[in-house]
Order: sequence, then C-alpha cells, then structure tokens
Amino acid sequence: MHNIRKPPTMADVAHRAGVSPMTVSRAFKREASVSRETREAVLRAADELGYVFDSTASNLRSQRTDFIAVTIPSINNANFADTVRALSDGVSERGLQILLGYTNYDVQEEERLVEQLLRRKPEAIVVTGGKHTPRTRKLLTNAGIPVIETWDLPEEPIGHVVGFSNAQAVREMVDHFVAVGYRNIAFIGGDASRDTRGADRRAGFIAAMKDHGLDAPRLIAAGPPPISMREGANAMGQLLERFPDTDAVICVSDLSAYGAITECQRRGIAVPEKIAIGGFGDYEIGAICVPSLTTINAFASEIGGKTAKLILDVLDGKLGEPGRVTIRPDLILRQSSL
Amino acid sequence: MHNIRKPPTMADVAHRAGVSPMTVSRAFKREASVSRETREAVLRAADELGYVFDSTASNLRSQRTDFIAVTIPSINNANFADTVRALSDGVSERGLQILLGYTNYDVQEEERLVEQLLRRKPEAIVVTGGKHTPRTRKLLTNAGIPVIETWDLPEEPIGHVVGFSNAQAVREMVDHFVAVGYRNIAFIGGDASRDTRGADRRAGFIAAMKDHGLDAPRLIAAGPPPISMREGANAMGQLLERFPDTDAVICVSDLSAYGAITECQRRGIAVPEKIAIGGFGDYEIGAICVPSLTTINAFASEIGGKTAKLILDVLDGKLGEPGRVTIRPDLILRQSSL
DNA sequence: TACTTGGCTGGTAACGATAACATGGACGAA
DNA sequence: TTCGTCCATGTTATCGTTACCAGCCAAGTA
Repeated sequence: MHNIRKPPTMADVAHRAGVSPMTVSRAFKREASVSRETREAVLRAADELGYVFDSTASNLRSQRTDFIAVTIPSINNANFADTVRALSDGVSERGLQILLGYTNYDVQEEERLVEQLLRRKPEAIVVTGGKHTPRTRKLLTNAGIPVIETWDLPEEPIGHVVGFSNAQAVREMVDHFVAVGYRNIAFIGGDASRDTRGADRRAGFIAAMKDHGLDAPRLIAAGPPPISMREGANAMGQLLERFPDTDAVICVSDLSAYGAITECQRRGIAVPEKIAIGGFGDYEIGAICVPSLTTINAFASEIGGKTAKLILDVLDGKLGEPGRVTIRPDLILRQSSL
Repeated sequence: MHNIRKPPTMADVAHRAGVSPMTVSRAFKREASVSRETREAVLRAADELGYVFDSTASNLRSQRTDFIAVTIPSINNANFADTVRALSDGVSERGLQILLGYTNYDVQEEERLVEQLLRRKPEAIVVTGGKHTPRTRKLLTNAGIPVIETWDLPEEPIGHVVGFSNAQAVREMVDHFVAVGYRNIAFIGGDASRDTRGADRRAGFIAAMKDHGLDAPRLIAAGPPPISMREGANAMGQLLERFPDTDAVICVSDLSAYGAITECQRRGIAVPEKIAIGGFGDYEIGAICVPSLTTINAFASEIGGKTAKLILDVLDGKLGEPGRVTIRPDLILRQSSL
C-alpha cells in the first residue's frame, strides 16, 4: 500500500489542509497571526500525515537555530551539571535549546569544540572559564554572537561574564582558618597546567597564606584534573607522610576533600581534632558526610540562571554593553573544621 | 573600515581561492578528492576571510545533521553521565555529535523532548528506559532513524536495545543477602510512579524475597526520584523507627545508600554489624566511603560504548535487524554487608 | 460613502551548501 | 596513435522552510 515514501513536507500538509505552505509555517509558530480554525485544521492535517517539522530548513532560511552552545570541562561534574541545568531551564522557556560539549579540562580540546559548535550557528555561546587559546579567542570574538564566560572573572573578557573569583573564594577560607588558629595549612589540587580554575584556587591559597605571613610549602598535586575522591584520598596520604605537622587542608573540590576525610578515617586520624579539612563547591556529599564538610558554595545554579537571564536580555537587545555579573561565593562552616 | 558585513560564504572563499564553490565544499570534507595544493589554497583563503563553515545549509542540502539525539532522566547523575560520555566519545570519531536532553524522570517531558529532538533530524536517537507514552512510541517508530533504548530490557522494544534487567540485578543482591543470613531485608527507593528503572528494581526485590519465602513489608518510598543522599538518610531514619528489626537494606542507588550509611553513623548503629546496606550503580563514593559500599555495577560506560558501536554499525548498514545487547551487571561485595 | 486600519492569507524568491552529472586532461595499454 | 580510465574540478538544480511584500476583506472612522 505504501511505497518508500519521502516524509511529508509543509507543502503536503498545506495541500491536505487546503491552505498555502506559508500558512502552515505560521500555524507552527506560536506568535504568528493565523486564525484559530486555520491553525487547528493545519495541525490536524499535519498529525494525520505524521508530519514532523524540519528544523534544518527552518534554520537555514530564518538564520536562526535556537541553539545555545555551551562548553563545560566535564559532563561528570555536579557543579557544572547544576549550571547547565539551570541554564537550560532558563532558556528553554523561550524555545532555546542547549547544545552541549565538554573539553576535558583541555584548552586545545576547547578550541576544537568551539569551532565545531560555531559551525552550528548557535544564538549565543557560553564557555566555562576565561582562559583560551588565541585561536579560540579569535573564533569567539568574530562569531558575531553573544559570548558568555562563566565560572571565572577573566581580566580581559571576550564578551559577557557571569562568574566569581576562585582565588578570592579560597582566600576567605584561608582567612577563616588562620583566624581560628590553624597555621600549617596545606592545599590539595590537581596538576595546575590544565584546570585553570583549580590553578586560580591554588594561587589564591598561596597569596592568602603569604598575606598572613605564612609559607605555603604544603602543596600536593594529585594528578590531572578533575581530582577524584580516590585521588584526594591518595593525596591526603602523601600529605600526612610528607608534612606530619599539617593541621588543616584545603582541597580543590569537595570530592577530593571527602576522599581526604575518608583517608583520615582509615588511618584513625580525627577530623577536625587532629586535622581540619575544607573543600570547594558545596556538593551534596559535603552536607551529609560525617563529619560534614566545610566548603565554599559557588552557587553553580545561580551562575546558570543568571547566564540564562543575561542571554535572553542580550537577544532582546536590552543590554547595550557587555554584562558582568559577579557572584559572591559563600563560606560554609561545618564539622570538618573548627 | 568595517561595514556591517555579512559573514563570508563558500562562494566568497571560492572567489578568493580562484576555484568553484563546489571545490571549496570538497576541501572542507575529509575524504573528498581534491588535490593537496587546492585544498591548502582553499583553507588559506577561508582562514584569511574568517570563514566559518555553515552546518545549517549543509544539513539541509545533504539531509544529514551528524546529530545523535540522546535523552537521559537527569543531567546530574553520574551513571547517565558516564553513559553519555562513552557514547559521545564513541561516535565523535565519526564526526557525530550528541544532542542531549533530559526528561526529569517524566514520560510526558520525554514526549516533548523527543518531539523537539526529532525536529532536528538526528541520524539516530538514544533514549534511556523502555517505558514511553503512546505518542512517544509513535514518534520514535515513525522517525525513520535508528532508535536505541538503553538501561532497560523492554519487552516490546521499538528498535535496538542496549541494556540490562534492573529487576534481575537486584534479585542477585537479594539472593546473596539471603545466602549469608539476612532475613529482614528492606528496600529504600523513590516513589515508584515515575522512575521506571527504580520501580523495576523494587519489583525485582519483592519478587526475589517472595521466591525465598520471605515477605517484603519493609518498603520505604522516599519521594520523587531521583533520591538524594539526604532523602536516603531520611528514609533510613524512618526505616529504623518503623521496622527496628531490619537487618539489611537495599537502596535504589548508591547515593541514597550512602545517605543511609551516614544516618546509621549519626545514630551510632554499626554497619554492617547491626545492619547491612547495599546500593546500586557503583558510584565512586561507594568504593571509598567508610565502610565501603556493597553495590551493583551496571556498567554505565559500557552501555554508552556499546550503544555507540551499535549506532555506527547500523549507520554503516552492517546490521540487518534490530540489535539487542544485554549487559550483565556485577554484584560488588564490600564492607557494608557481610 | 470613502477611506483607514488591522487581521489573515498567499506568491515568490531566497537562505548556503552539495548531490548528481558533466568535463577536461594526464596517463597507460593496446 | 587511439581509446579507456581515473582524478580533479566545474555546472546546475535543489534541499524545505520562511522573509518579504502584496492582497483581500471586515470593521471602524470621518
């Protein structure tokens, strides 16, 4: 009964509904002016034919894709996932869809990814972090669409920014630790070469220590980012052996911090009595583990939500010049520190 | 010096390089036959003009988007993230890109999402789970592209399947628990109405208990899925109060199981001496927490990897009929159970 | 009545790449 | 030499929708 038919087009729907293709097109748009009856007739015809709207043609002709391109370092990170979720929810109300890619914490990979994403002609592009290869910067600058850098406060932003200072956030934790009496404070992070946010946190740690007149020799690099719980635990082991007088540790993330806590538990070292531990990111585990974890809430969801709002404003032409939204992370004190 | 110029097209590049647009098109494809010199000249001209390849036009004309559409219940779940990552890595070698959406564990939302994704004309679509609304089934069936259901073994698959039996996996844990002497075993999960994989696990639990001649009155529903650590902890509190004679608990996920462990710690209840705990999913935390967590490895990455391979085979025409790849989850025994 | 105004609908020509087919020249075999 | 083959390149038409511009008609206004 059916030959290998091509899928129906708007023309087919138009024919069946007794209208022009142009009217079918309008019937599929929310705001377009079509009479109620006509729209219903068109949608009914479309349904009967099993018509599926073809975005590829729409994208080309209208020069709009309704894509928002997003790059994150890793898809397996609850912080970035929170940001993406809030961003996605925020823009989806306007029919915008996230086109997501991950860079593996590698600026070269970011370059490839950004180029690939820009070919899809997104309405805007959101990148995590403010450090890029020269070619990435050039691509983003010339893309002709809004560019939003997040999770960082770049000194020379490409366009818009929704972020916070990783260094400053860690500084506040150091200030607190010093205020309550810790002196031999260590820092556990990943190899600094790749994860720029992690490097900023470590730099903030060192600078803050210096400002308190303290040296910062206790630096453990636990491997290529992201640092897992396991790597955090291993780093804690190293730390305890190399610097037995350490009285507090700040970890680059809650995950590594939790790993560090468990390593102390396995070694029978009391947290926080013998050693205090701080994390970063306010992951769920930090609130529920025993002892609970002192950490920094960087408001990952807010970053996504405010990025979404920024994008909508820019696309609406409500924003003349590049926006700069600064988030102020919160120090959350819990049982793992005094 | 700059007017509001339109971005350059292939025609512009062709003109500058002294070739035809067709040759430019070929120069941008990997396999196309273009002489080395010509290709280099074209790419140089493109670079000088700041030309960015326009996928939207390519997509329409070639009727290929190189998208693989994927739906997952939540973007904040390490298991699904693992699957997506492996899938993405597996197909990206062939220039295929993931177009990701999440359903919030809601089949209605899945329906909306699937329709939206299909409009983008992906080369294939991967859905998590085997339960769908009738309309979703119809959309997928008629889409004319490979459909792969994952993380489940549907009785009536729409197309291909890469999954495992959630019920069977839990059954094996029950079998083990019973074999080592536990009798008063409880199950902590989410409200069954939405998360079908969670519901399958619970059903598997009840059936297995029955097969051992045991009742299964100890069922705690901890709220809408996904169940967080916190909800797992709360559920554990309820369980201890309502069924004090419980000697073992199986949780719908490692996250809720870890929450349950912490609740026991806060109440001074020894795990596994007073109560054994099992999780699901082999999240990193289960391997590192103290006590470490007995769990089920569902091989999330393998699901993604095998799905990628399946897609490539199907697109190459190497597969005549629907594929059915069955994963066999592994029971991992750790300290939280005897 | 004549003339706006505004809501709805239709016709035509793109959007920018590339599938399909054609062509021209280099090269080797007969 | 002559013909066939293959590689590199060009020409033409098209993918399916929608921007743009009209046109029509009913309702409101002077």
